[in-house]
Amino acid sequence: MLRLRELADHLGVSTATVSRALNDKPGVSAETRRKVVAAAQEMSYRPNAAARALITATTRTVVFAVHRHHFPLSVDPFYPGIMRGLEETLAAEHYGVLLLTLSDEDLRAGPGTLPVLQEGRADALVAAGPDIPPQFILAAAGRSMPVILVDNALRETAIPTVTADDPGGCRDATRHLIDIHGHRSIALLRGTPGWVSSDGRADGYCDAMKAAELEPRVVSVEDTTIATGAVALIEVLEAWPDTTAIVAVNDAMAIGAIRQAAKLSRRVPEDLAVVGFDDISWAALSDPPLTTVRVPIVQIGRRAGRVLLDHFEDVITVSSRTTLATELIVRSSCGCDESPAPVMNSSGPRRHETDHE
Amino acid sequence: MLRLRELADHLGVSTATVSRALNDKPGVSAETRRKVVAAAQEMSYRPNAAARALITATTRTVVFAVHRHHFPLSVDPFYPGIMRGLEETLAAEHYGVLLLTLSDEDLRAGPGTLPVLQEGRADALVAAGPDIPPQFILAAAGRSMPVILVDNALRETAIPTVTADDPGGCRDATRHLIDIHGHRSIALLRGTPGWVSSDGRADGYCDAMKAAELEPRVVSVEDTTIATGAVALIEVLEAWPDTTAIVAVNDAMAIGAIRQAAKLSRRVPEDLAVVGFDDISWAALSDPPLTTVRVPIVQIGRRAGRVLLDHFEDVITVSSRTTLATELIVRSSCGCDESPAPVMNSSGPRRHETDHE
DNA sequence: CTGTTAGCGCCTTCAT
DNA sequence: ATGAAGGCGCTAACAG
Repeated sequence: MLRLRELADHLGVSTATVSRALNDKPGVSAETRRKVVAAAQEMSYRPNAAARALITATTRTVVFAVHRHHFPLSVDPFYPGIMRGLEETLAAEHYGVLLLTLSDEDLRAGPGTLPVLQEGRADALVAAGPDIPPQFILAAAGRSMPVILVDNALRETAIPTVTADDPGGCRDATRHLIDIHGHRSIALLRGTPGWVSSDGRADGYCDAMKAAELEPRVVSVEDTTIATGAVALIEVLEAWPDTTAIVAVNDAMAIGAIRQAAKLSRRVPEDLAVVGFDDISWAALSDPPLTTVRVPIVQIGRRAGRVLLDHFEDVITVSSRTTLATELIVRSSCGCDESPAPVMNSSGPRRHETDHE
Repeated sequence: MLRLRELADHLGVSTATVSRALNDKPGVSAETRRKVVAAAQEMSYRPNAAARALITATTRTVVFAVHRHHFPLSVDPFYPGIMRGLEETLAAEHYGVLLLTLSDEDLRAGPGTLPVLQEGRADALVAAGPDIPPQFILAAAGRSMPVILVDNALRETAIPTVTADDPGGCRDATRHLIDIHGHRSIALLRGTPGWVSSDGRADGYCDAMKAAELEPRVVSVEDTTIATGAVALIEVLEAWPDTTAIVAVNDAMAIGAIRQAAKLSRRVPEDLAVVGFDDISWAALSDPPLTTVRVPIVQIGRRAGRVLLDHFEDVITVSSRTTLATELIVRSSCGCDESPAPVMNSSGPRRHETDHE
């Protein structure tokens, strides 16, 4: 590998000059700077990361930490999507992203025991998901390493945050059922309280119901899966048999509810309208196609990357809590006609993947 | 952060002694070694990664490279799962995993233009997926950086490889249709040739058919999605109307075929048996539940990690091509009775996730 | 067995 | 505007 020294010798200047030129530091004539930059480009010189890290005490690396169980093995690649967005924007500035999957044991032991975080290998930590405990996050933030949260938030902290507009999205979905389809008896299917995005979605539902002067009907179950969605629907219909519409806090529960409705011989959407949340790949392919709220997964990662980049470039930020807009995707489980047949390309990239911020 | 120097001062020994003790190098008495290790543990000392990298010229970091389009946005988190397995086993040895998502442009320009690979930030490259072009891989291997392929292979190269037993899996699935269900007219739905795993699966199908002295019936389509699965089924039934069973090279195509069969009023599995490949999360939840071949996704990553670890520890390996066993998951789309009702926990970790190698 | 010394590749004062 | 020299934290030769 080409060293700075060799590049300097080649040009007949000192290493200091080359370093200054390449790092946009003052003290080099425009002429020499041009020459140096050209030569570096030409010989495809790249500074050794270790040497640079040693002296600057910055690594140009960010750790993306996620609960091990939530990384790949969920219904939809939610966190991998965020990670990809993060990598995309950071890579453009020559930053790297290190994956760190956290076991329950890691979470209990705290960040102090994790080699990657202890060896000074990263400049910042992106903690993804609501199942990283606050004490872990606070401990990490206390180690003088910038921390940023995605799909999570901590009250009464200055820790930067990037989330989707969960309340807004769920409000939109609920309103759609009320305003467009005239439903008055709408129930919410949710998991147990405590997770930020889940709570936010419930809030959005309640807001919309109250604004329309309707009584909220909420059923909480242990988990937010297809199985619990089915169970929750049964509970709803026992408690409020006249329910005509369902808002589920995620697509898995919505699909579970739809399946259960079929077993109970209730037609969707004629007898029971259902809307979900997330817009996982399978939402469009369920029967009937699921009306849901799209979460801008990749954009969450991109935005987190931008926040970090700003931070690294000393853009002073007192506090930073970004919430990204969601989008109501109207298909037919709400009672609407699905106008254009959906393109069922489920393995290629989605069309909306580009970030138009 | 605690420095080696401070630890040495604290113990009243030289830095060299501490270094030797901590790195299991000879030249330290058992007694001092014990003391040093204890103190390091006690004060939770960890060597600075940059300093160590600078002198040892190794970074304890591995790059996981994937095509950007295949990272999160496919039907199932295949590559994220591999990455997680990789991270799991490497983290145990204090190695880190850097994500690198490759755009088409990156692939064209080659590894020489990628900062992460040029700055000496990694000791090895894991290239995932068949859509990283051979020339890219060869160029990377030529840069004196160890390269290992997962879910891909290159003929006539010594590049180590970890793949699933695609031919074996598809042979098993085909045999199941022949031996258990007595089918004689079985068609294969596949994508265009060229991708290693896809080709391997097709080979397995053909082997099983020939072994049973049956005529292969193969339909190739552009892509392997739900949409193309439907199209492929139509083609099959046009060419061979008496077809009674379908083998699809992945679950998406299988599900597409099942949906198309419903539209054509063919019952699955009574009129048409269908088996898939991959065992994506939704396979168990399709209607009818899909019989398929499970690919040990996380284990592929773990094994790749092991191969690298061996390599780093100077275990000399002339060549290394690992293929991991697949498992036929019998549900009901093949005509079997699905005995126990499936647990529909689709968002939690799967039960079989543990690696029992 | 242990300590001293030098240097990995780069950035950054300090001179010039 | 440029060059020389020192040091980031660690390991690896060399002495003792």
